[in-house]
Amino acid sequence: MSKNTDFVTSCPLTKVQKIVGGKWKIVILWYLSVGPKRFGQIKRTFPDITQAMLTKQLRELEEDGFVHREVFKEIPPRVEYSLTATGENFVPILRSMYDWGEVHLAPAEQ
Amino acid sequence: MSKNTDFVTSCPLTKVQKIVGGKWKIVILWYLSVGPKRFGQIKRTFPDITQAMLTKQLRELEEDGFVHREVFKEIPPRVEYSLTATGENFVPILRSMYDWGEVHLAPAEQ
DNA sequence: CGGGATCCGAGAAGATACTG
DNA sequence: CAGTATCTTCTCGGATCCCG
Repeated sequence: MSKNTDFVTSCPLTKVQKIVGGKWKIVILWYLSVGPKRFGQIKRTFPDITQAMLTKQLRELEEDGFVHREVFKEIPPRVEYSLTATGENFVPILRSMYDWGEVHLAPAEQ
Repeated sequence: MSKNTDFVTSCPLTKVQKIVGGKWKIVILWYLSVGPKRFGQIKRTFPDITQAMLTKQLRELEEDGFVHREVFKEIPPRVEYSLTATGENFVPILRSMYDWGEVHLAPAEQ
């Protein structure tokens, strides 16, 4: 606010990018957009993410208010992740990005 | 294509994120959406980007077909950056992200 | 089962100096 | 003016081991 270059960091675009800029964030959100998922389900869906990374990204998404984490006190433990209202509101943007990518990025390019 | 986990890397969302995932990419695109800009203009607009980083990000955006680079053979040299048709097509998504951020991310949070 | 804690390498990002 | 070339720093993401 004091420095006049802060219009960059205060730009909504910058904030959004910081939140969903993680390597796996948007695909996780995309996956959760079809319904709540258990930790193991997500992990099996994205085998290339390590548990540690998956936990980290989910926690960050939780802190940013995109994802809700529900712990069921059972044996064995069970944890479900779902989108919050904020997260749901972001899905249309993901969808438009998805559609845009399909149209403008040739599958076999690069 | 061979491994069944490639649906992740082949996901349009993943591709889009790779392209605009750079720290400054989307704000640069956002800035260019108002019209062609010279290198020096961009640099002065974002003083926190080093020349090297700015050059790199612009070249990557150029390689990905989002930005057009026009070199004028003058003394002193002059280089103008502008959005390609693809880049222009992406602007509405930036705009929706911008609007979404304004609504859902409180200015004073965190 | 769903993590936490720690260590580590690669690549992103920053600082600085030089050039056509 | 608009870069290039290094060098350094730092953050992200990955691997591994341990825990309730």
